[in-house]
Amino acid sequence: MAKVELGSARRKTPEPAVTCCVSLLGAPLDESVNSNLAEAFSALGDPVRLRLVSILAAAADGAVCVCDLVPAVGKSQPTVSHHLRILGNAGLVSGDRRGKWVWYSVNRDRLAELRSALNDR
Amino acid sequence: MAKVELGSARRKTPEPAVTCCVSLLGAPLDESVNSNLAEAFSALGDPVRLRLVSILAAAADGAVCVCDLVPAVGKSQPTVSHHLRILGNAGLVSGDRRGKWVWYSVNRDRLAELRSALNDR
DNA sequence: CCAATGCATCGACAACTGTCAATGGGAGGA
DNA sequence: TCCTCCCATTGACAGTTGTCGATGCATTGG
Repeated sequence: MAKVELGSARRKTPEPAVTCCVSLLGAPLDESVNSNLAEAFSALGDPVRLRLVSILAAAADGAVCVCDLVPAVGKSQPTVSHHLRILGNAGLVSGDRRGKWVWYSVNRDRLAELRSALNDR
Repeated sequence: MAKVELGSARRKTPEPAVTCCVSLLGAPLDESVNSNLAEAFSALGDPVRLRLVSILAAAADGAVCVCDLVPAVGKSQPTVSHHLRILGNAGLVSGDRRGKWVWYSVNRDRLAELRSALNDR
C-alpha cells in the first residue's frame, strides 16, 4: 500500500500535509477497497436508484415486490430491473422469488459499511 | 410530497408494504433532496475522486495543494482539476487560493449529511 | 514589464450509462 | 398443456463521463 508522497515540491504557505492517522477516509485507501466503495457510491449516485433504496428501506416488512417498484419510480419495467441489478451488484439490495414475484430488500449491513466509510478520521 | 402507492395490485405472499415512519431513507425522498443526494453520491462514485477525498480528509492541516494532488492520484493536471470541480459542485470540497497555489479541503459537514442519509430508519 | 509557474478551461474522443421496445424464460392458473 | 403474468435480458440509441493535449488566465519572481 504505497504511501502517497505529499508535500514534495516548492510551496510556501502552510507546512507539508504529510499523512497521519489512517482510516477509511485516511489516504490512500487500499485500491480494491477504494473501487469497491466507488461502485457502491456510484450505485447510489442516481436519483432513480436512490429512490428505490429509500422505498425499500422504508418498507414495513423490509421487502417490496418489483411490481410495486415499477409504478413507484415511474420508469419502465426493464429500466427498473436494470437499476435493481446495479444496486444488487453493488451489494446494496438483494431479491428473492416468492412464487411469481420477486421481492427486493435493502442490505443494511452494506449501508452501514458506507456510513462508516464517511466517518471522520 | 405525494406518497407512493404501494401494495396496490394482485400479490399474495406477505402483506402490502405500506409506507410507515418517514426519514431520509424513508420513501419517498423529497425530489430536490433526492437529486441533491444523488449528485453527492455520484461525485463519490469514482475511484479517483474517492481517493482525492480520502487524501484531503487525512491531510494533517486539512488542506492539500493541487500541485500535490496531481502526483498523488497519478492523473493529468486537467483531469484532477476536472474531478475537483465535480467534488466542489457536489459541495464535498472547496478550494482557496494561497498565492500561486490552490489548496483544497474536505467539507466535513457535507460528509456528515451523507452519513446521516444512510442512517437506518 | 517579462518570463515562469500553478491551475482552470476548451476541444476532442472513446467509453460508459440511462432509457425503452421487443423478446425470452420461469412460475401459476385454467 | 396452454395461456397469462412477472421479471430479466437483449438491442439500440442518445446523452453523459473520464481522459488528455493544448491553451488561457492569474500570480509571482526577476
